[in-house]
Amino acid sequence: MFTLKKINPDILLKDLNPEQREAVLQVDGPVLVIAGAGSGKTRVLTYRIAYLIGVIGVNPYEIYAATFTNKAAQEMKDRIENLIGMDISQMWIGTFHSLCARILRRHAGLLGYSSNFTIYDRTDQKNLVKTFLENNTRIKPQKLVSRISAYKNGSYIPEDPEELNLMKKYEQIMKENNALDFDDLLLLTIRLFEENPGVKNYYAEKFKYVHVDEYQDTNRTQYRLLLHLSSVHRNIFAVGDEDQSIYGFRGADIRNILDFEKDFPEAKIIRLEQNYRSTKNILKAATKVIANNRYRRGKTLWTENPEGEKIKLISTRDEIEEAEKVVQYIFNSGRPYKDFVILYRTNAQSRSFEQVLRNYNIPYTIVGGIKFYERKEIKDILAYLKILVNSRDEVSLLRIINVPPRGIGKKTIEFLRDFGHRNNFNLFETLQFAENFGGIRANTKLRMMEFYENINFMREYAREHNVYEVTKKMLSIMEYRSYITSTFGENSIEAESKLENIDALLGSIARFVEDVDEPSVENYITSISLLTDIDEWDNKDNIVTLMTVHNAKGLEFPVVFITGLEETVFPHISSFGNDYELEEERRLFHVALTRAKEKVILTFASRRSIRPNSILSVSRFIKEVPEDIIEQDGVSISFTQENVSTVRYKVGDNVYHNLFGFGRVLKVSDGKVEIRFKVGIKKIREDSNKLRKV
DNA sequence: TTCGGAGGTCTTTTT
DNA sequence: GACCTCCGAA
Repeated sequence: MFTLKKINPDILLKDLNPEQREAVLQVDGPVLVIAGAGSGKTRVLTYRIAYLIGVIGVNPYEIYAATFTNKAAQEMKDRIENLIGMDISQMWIGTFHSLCARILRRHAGLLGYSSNFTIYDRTDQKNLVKTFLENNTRIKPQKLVSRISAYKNGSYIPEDPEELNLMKKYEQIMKENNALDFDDLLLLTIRLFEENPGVKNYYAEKFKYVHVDEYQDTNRTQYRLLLHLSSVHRNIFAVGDEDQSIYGFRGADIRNILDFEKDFPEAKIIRLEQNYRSTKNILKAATKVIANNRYRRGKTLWTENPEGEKIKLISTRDEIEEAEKVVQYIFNSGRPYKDFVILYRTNAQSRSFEQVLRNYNIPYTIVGGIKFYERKEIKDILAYLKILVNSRDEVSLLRIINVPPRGIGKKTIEFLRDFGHRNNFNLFETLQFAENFGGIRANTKLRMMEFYENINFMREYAREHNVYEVTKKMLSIMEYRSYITSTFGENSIEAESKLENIDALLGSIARFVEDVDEPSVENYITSISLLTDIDEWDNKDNIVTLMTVHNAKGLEFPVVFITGLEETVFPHISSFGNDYELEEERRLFHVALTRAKEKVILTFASRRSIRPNSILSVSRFIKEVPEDIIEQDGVSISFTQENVSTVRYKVGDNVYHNLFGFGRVLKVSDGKVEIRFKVGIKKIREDSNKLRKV
């Protein structure tokens, strides 16, 4: 039971400026804190919760705080415990998705799911869709999955009847698989609340104080969830900054900030405008840039920090030179590696930096991108674990039913599914009848039976053992390691790295077992399904960090490189012609700038291999930084260049193709070029990155 | 029927 | 470089 131990409020309040203090002390009723970058919003949130628990005496169990990542949740929790010197493990803090998963596990039955449901990520969704899209050429899996998601978060309404049918089919299979996607977690929680007022009231009663961090990036569904959660006590505390809203593509909606005052007319609005993070020059750049946005209310950030160095601008020929200059800068700086972050707009841009960092032997880490948990071997092992928890999870089953190869190929699987459909068994259950199947090779049948029995054995085993023991046993029963060595070669680099990954996975599972009260397979699977990119980032080591600007939200670094500042890259080409999206790109650039404490280095490359036939022009965002605080390095950039120029092919041009070598253009028509090579005549996309003029 | 290799296409951001 | 499809070998 929670024991009250009051602490002296002055201990907390002395660390805060007047506005921050006002926000902390405003404990009753709705509060909206508009907090500019670096103005101490996390501090306000942390101190407020510490104040509620330590001074007012609120039970941690009655508090919910929505954070943007699990890592942020953990850090906030630690800081609060340090401030007030008591255990607050009973407090509910985490992402919306973790909150919903937790609630849904308790009440899944009310919605017709069972509580061991599996959470599908984008790849799982895509795999599921593929099982019924088959040869549909009109609608591609990726497209359908993103449409489904857009539909669920309210940013898309399907009109095409075929698409609508496919969506229904998706929902039906998801339910059969006892699986939920990320959007379902939120939507079903809302449905749970709306269909079961008793359940909703339970949580609305329980959470006397509701907090939201990064409020500008909540979507409509999350907003509705907040309304439900705070419907009894109406103590809702939201912290956000419209200039840092960068998740519009995921349904984040500025209306949430505007409607807040409508839904809570008694709301207290507090603005935090003093920046504690950056130098005057950095802040000046950020302020000038964001002033070009029209869809904003506007605020004036100021700082007492020193003026600092100018913003450095490095211009280069191509991405290799860009990476080299960046890495040389780090190498010659004399600063610890951990002071640096290299930011980029798209994950693909990390490659050149990685290469050069390796050449220089500089340790680095990449956040996101090709994620650890998305590597094939890791996904395979996790699929094995998921099947133990929820054998109806067909996506996971299909992933491993023939890995390592057991002779269960396409035809056999078709047979199994057909049999299952006719007799009302799910795919896993059909395996037990393998013996009686006609027209299937005896050896295949035998291996199907063996597979079925092994999985059943492991399910029993998992009742008595923790995830670590289960995973080890599973690897040995399935002979997964020898499968790796035999397919990739005993001592190949590939096999070695895969085996290393498996060991790394085992290591992290072992840590999970140590940290958690109930280290079951089920709990492990849930926890990793909800991990965010940043959660996996370890910022303790002295190494350089690389990540997308999106992932850098909420973080700060002494030195920040913002790379790839060209039109079509940053701002990204997809935002052209859409004011709203262009402004989001600008907010993204603004977020990037305001991550820096001491120094910002902008880089520009006039050529990039993704657009091999274009000379890229300088990003408009560079031109929006006042010239008097920029210091140029390399070829100086004329600030009046035109837009992208695409090289067009004409008949008779001599070209070079990476695979086919030299050739001559025969014909150009609708985006394709017909070329005669030594190997014959080929049709190539005009913007193929393997093709260039010579 | 399964499996592996070859060649072609595509890549914005993420819980 | 990841993923898809197509094709030929076992």
